[in-house]
Amino acid sequence: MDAIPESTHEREQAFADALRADGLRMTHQRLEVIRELASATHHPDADELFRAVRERVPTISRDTVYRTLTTLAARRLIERIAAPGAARFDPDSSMHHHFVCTECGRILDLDAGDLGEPEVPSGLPGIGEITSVRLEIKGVCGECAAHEKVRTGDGGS
Amino acid sequence: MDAIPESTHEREQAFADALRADGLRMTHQRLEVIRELASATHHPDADELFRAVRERVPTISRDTVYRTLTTLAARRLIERIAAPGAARFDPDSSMHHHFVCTECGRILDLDAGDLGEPEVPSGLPGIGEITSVRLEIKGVCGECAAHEKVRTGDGGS
DNA sequence: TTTTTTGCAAATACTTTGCATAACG
DNA sequence: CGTTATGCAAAGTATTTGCAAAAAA
Repeated sequence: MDAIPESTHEREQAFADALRADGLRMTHQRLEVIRELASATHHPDADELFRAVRERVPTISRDTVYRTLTTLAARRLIERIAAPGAARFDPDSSMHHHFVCTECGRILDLDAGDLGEPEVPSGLPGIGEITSVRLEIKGVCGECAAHEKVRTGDGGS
Repeated sequence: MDAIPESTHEREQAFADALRADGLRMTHQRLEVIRELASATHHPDADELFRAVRERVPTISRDTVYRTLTTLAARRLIERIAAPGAARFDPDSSMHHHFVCTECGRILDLDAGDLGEPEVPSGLPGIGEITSVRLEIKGVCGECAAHEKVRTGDGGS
C-alpha cells in the first residue's frame, strides 16, 4: 500500500503480495489473471481477460476470472468500472481521467496532467469516505465516429 | 434544444415536444414514463420507473419502459448512466457532477457550482465528439457508511 | 491433511427482440 | 385506415452461487 508500482512486473508483484498478505492462496489461475491485468493498458472486461488467460491456462473457467476480479476489487487493488455492456477493470490506481465511448463502451485514459487534478471539498452532505475522484468524459471515440460517417454519409440533422 | 427547462413541468413538456417533433406518437405509457422521469430528483433505474408508472398505468410492461428510456437517451434528452447493478437515467442535462456509492449504487448530484466546471482541451487524441463532461466521485455514501459501522464495530485495519 | 479454490452447471438479474394486437394520428 | 407502439413471451448477455473434486500450504 506504499509505493505506486510503475512497471507491469512491479504491479503484478504488488497485486500478488497483497493477496498473499491476506492469507489467500496464489493459484496458477489467479496468478495468470493478475499477470494479464497488471499488463493491461486498456480497461478489459471479464470476458476479454478470460479469453486472454485461456491461451495460457486452457482449463480456466469464466467463474474463476470473475472471482479473482471481485477479490482484487474488494481490496481496491483494481477498480471496477460500471460500463455499457460489461463492467471493466482498471489496474491503474494513480490519478487519471476517463473518456467513455457511448457507442462501443471503450474507455480511454487521459492523464491527470493534461486536465489538472480536480479539487473536491471534504464533508459533502450525505457522503462518507471518498475512494476515487476522476473526470468522466463521454462521447464518441474516433473509431466509432469514423464508422458513423460511413453509415450516415455525413448528412445529419 | 434551446432553453434549459427548470421546472418539472417544463421538462416534461420539453421531452414530449422533442419526441413529437420527431414524429413519434405520444402514448399514454410514454407520457407517464416521461412524467415520472421529468420529476425524478434522483437517478432511477428502469425497474424503479416501471414500478412507479405502474401505479398509474397498471398494464404497462417493463419492455415499454426500457424502450421509452432508449428512445429518450438516443435523443440525448436523458443520459443513460452505467451503474453497478442496473443502468440509471439522469433527466438533468445541465452541468453537474456525480457521487457514486460503491456499496449501494446510489448516485448523488453535486452542483457544478460547488466544484467548478472542469476544462477539457478539444482535439484529444482518439476522441471524437464529446457529449458530457462530469466529475465522478466514488466512495461510500453516508447511509452505507453508517451500516458498515454497525456491522464491523469500527475496528477496521 | 486441512482449508481454500476451482470448474461445472444451474440460477439470477438486466435488457433486448419477434410477433400479433392495440392505439395513435 | 395506415403506421407505430405495446405487451407478451422468449432469448440473450452479464454475473453469481452451490457443490463435489482438485490444489495449495
